[in-house]
Amino acid sequence: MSIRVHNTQSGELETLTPVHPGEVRIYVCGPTVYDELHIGNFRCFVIFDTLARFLRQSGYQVTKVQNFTDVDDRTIASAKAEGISLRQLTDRYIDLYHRDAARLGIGEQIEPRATDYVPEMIVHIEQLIALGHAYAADGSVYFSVRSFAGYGQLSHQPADERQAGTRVELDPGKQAPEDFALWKHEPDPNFSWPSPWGPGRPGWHIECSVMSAHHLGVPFDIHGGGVDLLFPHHENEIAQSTPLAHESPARIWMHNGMLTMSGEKMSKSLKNTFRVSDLLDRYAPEAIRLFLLSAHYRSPLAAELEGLDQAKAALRRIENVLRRLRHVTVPTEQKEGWDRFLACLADDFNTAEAQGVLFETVRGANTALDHGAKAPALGRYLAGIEAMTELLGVTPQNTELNADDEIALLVAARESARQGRDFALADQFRQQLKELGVVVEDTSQGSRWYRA
RNA sequence: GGCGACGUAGCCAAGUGGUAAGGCAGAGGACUGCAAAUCCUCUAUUCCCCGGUUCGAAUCCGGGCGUCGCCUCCA
Repeated sequence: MSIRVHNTQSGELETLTPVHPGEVRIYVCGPTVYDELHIGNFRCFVIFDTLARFLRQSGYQVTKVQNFTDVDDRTIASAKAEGISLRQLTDRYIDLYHRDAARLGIGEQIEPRATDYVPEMIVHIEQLIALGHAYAADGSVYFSVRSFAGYGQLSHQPADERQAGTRVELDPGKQAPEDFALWKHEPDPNFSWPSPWGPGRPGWHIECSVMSAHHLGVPFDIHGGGVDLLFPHHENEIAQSTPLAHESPARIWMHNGMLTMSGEKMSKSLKNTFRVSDLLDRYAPEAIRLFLLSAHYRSPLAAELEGLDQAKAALRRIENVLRRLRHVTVPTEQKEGWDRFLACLADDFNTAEAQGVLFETVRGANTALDHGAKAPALGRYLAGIEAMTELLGVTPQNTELNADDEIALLVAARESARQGRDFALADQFRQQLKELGVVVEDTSQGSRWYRA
């Protein structure tokens, strides 16, 4: 099955044809670690984590890199304010990222830190200068946008319109207002690295060009990130990477839409954010993933609590059907709904439509259960639903019917009381079980129970 | 001002030429010792508005209205 995704650069759906057959290499712009992240940041990470799961499922070997930007104005400002080193500050927020990412099921990936690649960045910048694409001034180095004819190819900004209405940085060293810094002069020895241009630190965009090339080579297959990074960040990445590699660094550029709050983009500057850690107190991580994947990745998604409540209820529906199925059957090789599910993802990674298939399969399974279908047929449903929830990373955790002597004894005693139609006694056992955090459900195939 | 998205039921959200997926919420019914779960039916004759193309449009074209994003080191 061919996989098609929307490429921002061409504005069209393109068939994924890996640079290296059988292997897909992905670079995702990771967080700047100057503060705790919010759920909007994680929308991007969850989307591309799920994309990687899908590509692996489709038979590709996936190499995925998601960086940490651990040096910029904000990280430096925070570290200075606290009187600690840059490393101490960024270590803290990287740890917090890892805590949240682990709970949200973000899988293994390469996670380079910008400050570990400063020498490589310097080499890259020297090459750009040698090729006439960059110039040094007052201890800083700037990329000359005019020197790169392809500038604007990603954001589709016509060159003569680019400056209209923009507020340009007042920097006397720049030859043209739209030029951007590759290297910034920084006198404080605690926050600078030696370079041919004197002490300084990297500009914003250079780390992604260097680290993606280091780990993935150029060109690689997919470059992902939030649509808010499209310009200038990704445009500048193309500009500073292309002269060295003689081609655009990434074949396909994928941009996810913003998470919004009350109609506006969720962002720290607007103070309309939810911290992931706060949400995890109220919602299972699977419910959060289900929510984040409930809209197409390119659409904006409204992060209202009601939406998360809805996802929580939807997740419960999955829990219930898995519990019903596991009570009476085991998964088979064949997977109900699976092919249709994969087809949705192969069509521009439409997780919203894929969720539709998942829930249609859930209803199909419940109907089959109600109609007394046999184990092999039910096993196909179980296999399908398990595979789909695994891929999306939303498999409920509390459906296991694990044995426990005390509970098993109480369930059996209650069952015996029910057989004798001593319902008062049966309800006493139900109450005891409830106090142990166990819910009992009666079915035509006997009672089943689970931990609430 | 420029560039780019988007506007589908009470809410969230698929569908990009062939007659409106799915989830949540709500109403009614079935099942049921209780409870839970589940199933069935109903809830948009219609997809922001106005024109146009077409046998046929939520889907294509033109115009309007509205919302959002980027043009600020924001995923």
